[in-house]
Parts: sequence; C-alpha cells; structure tokens
Amino acid sequence: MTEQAGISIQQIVEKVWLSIAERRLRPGVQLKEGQMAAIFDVSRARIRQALAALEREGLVTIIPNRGAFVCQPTVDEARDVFTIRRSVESRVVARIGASVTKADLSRLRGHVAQERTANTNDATTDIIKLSGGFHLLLAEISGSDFLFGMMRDLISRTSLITAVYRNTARFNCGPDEHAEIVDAIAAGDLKKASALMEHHLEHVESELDLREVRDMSHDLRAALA
Amino acid sequence: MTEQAGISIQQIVEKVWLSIAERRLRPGVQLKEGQMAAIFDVSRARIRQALAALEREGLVTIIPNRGAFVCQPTVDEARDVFTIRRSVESRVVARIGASVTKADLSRLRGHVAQERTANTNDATTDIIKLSGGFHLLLAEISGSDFLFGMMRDLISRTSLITAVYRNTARFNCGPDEHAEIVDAIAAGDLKKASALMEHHLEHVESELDLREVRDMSHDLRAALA
DNA sequence: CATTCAAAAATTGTCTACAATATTTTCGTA
DNA sequence: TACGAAAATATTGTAGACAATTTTTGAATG
Repeated sequence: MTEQAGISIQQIVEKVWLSIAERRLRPGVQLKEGQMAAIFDVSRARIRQALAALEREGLVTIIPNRGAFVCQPTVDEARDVFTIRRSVESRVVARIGASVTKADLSRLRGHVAQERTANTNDATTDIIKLSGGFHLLLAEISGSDFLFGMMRDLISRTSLITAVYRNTARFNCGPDEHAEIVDAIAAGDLKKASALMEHHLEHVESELDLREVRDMSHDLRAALA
Repeated sequence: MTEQAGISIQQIVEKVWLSIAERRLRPGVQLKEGQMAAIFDVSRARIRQALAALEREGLVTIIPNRGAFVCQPTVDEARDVFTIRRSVESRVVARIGASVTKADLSRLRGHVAQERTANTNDATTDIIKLSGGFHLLLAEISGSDFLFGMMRDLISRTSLITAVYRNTARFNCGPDEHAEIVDAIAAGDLKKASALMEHHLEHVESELDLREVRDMSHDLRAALA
C-alpha cells in the first residue's frame, strides 16, 4: 500500500477491500492501527473509523482490546450471503423496473463497456471494482438508500468469499451476463431480468468450491486408499 | 434519559433505539454530540462511535459537518425492508431447522413467556425489547454471524418504520404467533415454520399505514371539497 | 529443557484541546 | 422594514497524549 496524503476514510476502506479481494490480505491477518496510520499518513482516530466501516461491511472483525482481523467466512455463511443477495438483487430489479430512464440505461451500458475494457486490459483492480460496481449502480438507480447500503455490504462480503473460495484467477463476474440483464430491463421484461440476475448469481456461486466437510473426508479417504 | 455512569456504547445505542421505537424521538430530530455526551456523561468521542453504529442500523443519518438526524423512512423503503426481512427470516429458520437443540427450544419458549409477562404488565420498554429480541434470538440460534448482523439491522429499521407508520399504540409483534413458530420448529416442520414466519411478518406489515401518496392527495381533495 | 512469573513492549481504548465548518446573531445600509 | 455582510456562536472533525489491556521477552527455578 502506498502513502496517500489527504486520503479519505472511504478511500482507506476501498483500498483494504481491494487488497482483500486481490488476495494480498488473507483471512486472519491483523490490521494494526498504528501501522495503518503510518501507511496512510493519518491519525489513529481515522483508522479506527475506517476499521469500524470495514467491520460493518463484514470484511474485518474487531475483537475488543486485541485488534482488527480480516474475516474468515465459513461455507455456511457464504451460502447465507448468496441467498440473501439473490433476494436483494431481485428487489433492486423490481424497484428499477417501473421507472428506469434512458439516462439510467446509458449509465448501465457505459459501465458494462468499461468492464469489457478492463477485461481486455487484464487490469485486475479495475475488473474487481467494476464487477461489484455494476451491482452497486443498479442499487443506486433503484433510488433506495436501504437497498444500496445492503448491496454495498453484500458486494464486500462476496468479494471476500470469492477471494477465499474461488479456485480460479478470474476476478470478474461477467460483462456478458450484466449486458443481458440491462437488455431485459430496457425491454421492460422484469421477470426475465430477475431470472437472468438469479442465473448470474448462481453462476458466480457455482464457481466457488463450497463442498461440504464430508466431501472433504471422502476425498481424504480416496487419497489415502 | 437518565445519567448512566460507566455506560457502554451498546447501551447508548439501545437507549436511542428505544427512544425512537417509543416515539419519544421523531424523524428529523438532531442528535447533537455535545448534548448527548452530557446526557450520558461520556466523552464526545464515544458518542461519535454510538452515532456511527446507529447510522449502520439505519436509525440515524449523519450529514458531514452538519450532524446526526433521526431518519424518516419512506413508504418504498418500508416495503423494501419487509421484503428483505422475509427472506432473511426464512433463511434463519432454514439454518436453525436441521440442528435445533432442546436447549434452544427452551430458550425460545422462555423468551415467549417473557413477552407474555411484559404484555400483561403493559411494560412498553420490555415489550419492544422482547418483540424484536425474539427474532434476534432466532438469528443467534442459527449460528450465523452474518444473519445475526442482518437481523439486528432489520429489527432496528422495522422499529423505526412501525414508530412512523403504525397508527395503533400496540408495540409488540405477537407472542402467540412467536409461539406457533417455535412449535413448528420443534416439530421439525420447517415449511410450516417458514410459512408462519411469513404470515407473521405480513401481519406486522399489514398494521402499517403505507398508502401511496396519491391516496393522500385524494384525502386532501375530499377535505377541501 | 520446560515452566512460571515479572517486567517491558506493543496495541487498543478514551479523552480533551484545537481546527474546520455551519449556523445564528448583530450591525449597517438602503 | 428588508437585505446583506461581518462577527459571534455552535457544532462537527481530527490529532495527539494518556490510560488500559494484551502480548512478548527475559530471568529464575526445577
């Protein structure tokens, strides 16, 4: 992490999120206040604010008197997150559907285009930002502060989960599928948009290695046989 | 609010939540740091931590350089909250179902009994705490930190919404319905438990006056005619 | 060599003073 | 009386110092 003079708390939060999503910070790592204050050249008070925000987003757990640690999501929690995320995304699509404007659609299509450019350039940081950013943009367009806040947390948590449980080096979640969702919204077909979103999230979830512990046992038995 | 020497941040948060739920603090009211610091006899720094937590739970919105204000939820947001809450509650029930213990059930039944006692005593503060607390206990028993955190926020937001949009003086959400849900879980009938929970939340939502703005216009026209 | 205890060091928790920003009041002018 | 500008006041934002807690290190003992 490089020094950033005059950096905002939100910028600190984003940098930590990206470091986690890019697997440079792994679960269990301690984020020491003094160290981070030096890295970002801010006071400890501001680091504490950033850590509180990271805890809110599920990326970090703060243990009183001991410190802040990057979270280790469990398999069950991963499934919880995807389950709840599907209903939040569905609600967002429903909220967008009746009132989406040409400007909204233009923004969404522009965003997908940016995703494609980042893919072409193999720009990991941009890919991660834009992949989650597409879903955040949908939530923003829905006009619901509540859904936007929910989505922000869910995107953060999903980033952590994919960093831990995804076996591939792939960081995006598919501009093609995003484009299809935009097209369905543009066509006013909310059922289709919702179904495409569900399929998209199932696709993302299917890329994670969330095998049950007993499957691990099975593998171990096979390995020892 | 009375002075509390040695009060924790969580206690401050709870006091503000209760004040909002009991309609003693209305939407738009500013929570001034210095004033709250004096009321609770703590430093401003701790009040800022409590306000950040209240913002996280959706009860307060902090406007930079201007202050913290109790939120005014919109009708659409209220509907969003109930929609997402239904899926979170359903997921909690699913997570509890396969592994619920006798001790869990005992705790749940004890909680419902407490709710009934509070009702009999017409103890408003206890009623509010225990009503939301039942759902939090379910989430705790599910063993999922994520679902517990989600539920905590949703309970807070629901309290604010009911304070604003419920026309009756009723503060609880029904020990009888809670007891039925516990019975269904105890019987291993998760479909039934989930359906009862859904019905319960629809019941809570139906007690809110969430008419559309145009209905207000209609009322105004009738009033002016 | 392993264990225990005390001291030192590291880290987090909290407070208060100062800086920055916003709001209210006062004063001058038309 | 109304309006605008400046001053005063109120409130929030931030930093560094001190307090409290936890962890690590070093010494003593068996």
